[in-house]
Amino acid sequence: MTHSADIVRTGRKFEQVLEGAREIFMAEGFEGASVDEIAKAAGVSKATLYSYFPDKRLLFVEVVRAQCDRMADRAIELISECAPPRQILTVAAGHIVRFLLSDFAQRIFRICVAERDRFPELGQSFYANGPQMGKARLAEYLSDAVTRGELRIEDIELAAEQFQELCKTRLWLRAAFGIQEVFSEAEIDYVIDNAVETFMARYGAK
Amino acid sequence: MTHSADIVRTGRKFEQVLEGAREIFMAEGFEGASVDEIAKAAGVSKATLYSYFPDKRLLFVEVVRAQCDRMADRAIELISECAPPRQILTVAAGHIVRFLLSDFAQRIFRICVAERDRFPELGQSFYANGPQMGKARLAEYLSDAVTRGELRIEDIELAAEQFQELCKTRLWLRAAFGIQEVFSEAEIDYVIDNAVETFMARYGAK
DNA sequence: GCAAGTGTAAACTGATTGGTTCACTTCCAA
DNA sequence: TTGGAAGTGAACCAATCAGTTTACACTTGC
Repeated sequence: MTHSADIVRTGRKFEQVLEGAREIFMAEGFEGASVDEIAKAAGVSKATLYSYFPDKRLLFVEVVRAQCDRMADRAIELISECAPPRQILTVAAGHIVRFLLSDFAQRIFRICVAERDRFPELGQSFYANGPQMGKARLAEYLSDAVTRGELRIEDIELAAEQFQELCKTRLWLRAAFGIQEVFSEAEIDYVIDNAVETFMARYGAK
Repeated sequence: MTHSADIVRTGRKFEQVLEGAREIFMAEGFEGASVDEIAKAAGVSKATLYSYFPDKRLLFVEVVRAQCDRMADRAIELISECAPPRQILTVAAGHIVRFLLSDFAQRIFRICVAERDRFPELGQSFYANGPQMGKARLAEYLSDAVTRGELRIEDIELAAEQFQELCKTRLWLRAAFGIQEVFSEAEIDYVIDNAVETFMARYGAK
């Protein structure tokens, strides 16, 4: 584990440094961010920064790790009520889409992809805390729904992943490339409804 | 248009330069590639390189533009035979998946995303020559199949995009993050079959 | 009041990079 | 044969950046 080793967490300015680094790294990526810039944004001298973190790399890893933790907290509460699947899936899709299109997720995704070779562990961390966790929650619900006889699914994991993919339709790729920045509620709802419709066509109990 | 303006296309070494740049940029990205490195890879002096291209930026744009053009050539031939939709879709999905997972597509994708702010036009070019073109071809086939009564689709464009997304399930994201490098035929076929199955469940003529 | 711990500002090092210049060579066509 | 275009390689410049060091200031507790 690289975590927390070599990192001094005592001292008043620790959080400040982390916060400044978060801001700059998220805006500029790893290479794009200079340490001077980070120190300035954090309202801290470079020497202080280096008294907490041994180097830029470790600071970066720490920032992304913290962001991923945050992400885990925001994880969607799948209301496990016994509402009809269509309704529950629609709500879930709303959460998924809004997360995928969030500034936060988009930025982290870009950084993970851009820095893939330099920091292979970033992608894994993001994947585990983001898509994979979402899939797990979804699979949990689907599993319940199947035992309740509301759905008919052979491979639950795959179904969950297909649903996630369906939620990206027409939206995610355009956002990732910066082709489209804002999406109207109507656009989003249309995609969501169709995702649910297609999913139910395959997996809905007859 | 920035294209071709300020670029001298005469001279024996022009192609060499472009080829070297392609190699290095594709492997290292924009920032990651140094001009010296490119000149070396091209077997050309830095002065020569700069006699062709006014600066690194333009060289980069030229390289990626050429790559995107190439992509259009590889575009999938959708056999418009009147084979049953399931069969045609399975073949199409095979092409889509294999392209998405190719080293080529993965690299270009990464560069487009990473360099999104510096070169916004790259993403658009990639999107237009890749996903969008694929969608168009697919939509064309779907449209025919609908008139033939083999499928029932209201929004053909959306259906095509959903199919593309279904093809990514379980594979693409893992490849993009570098979590998984190689995928077995069995894995791929499984995903493809399920993509077709889900698609047909929604859009197959009853 | 003083010493230790924490922080600051700024200068500095060493390395890299994009881009330029220049003296020199190679090669081909008129 | 010769003149000019194309190419070479190495030195060079200015800028940027990670990381270090030094000399100084502030607080806090004893």
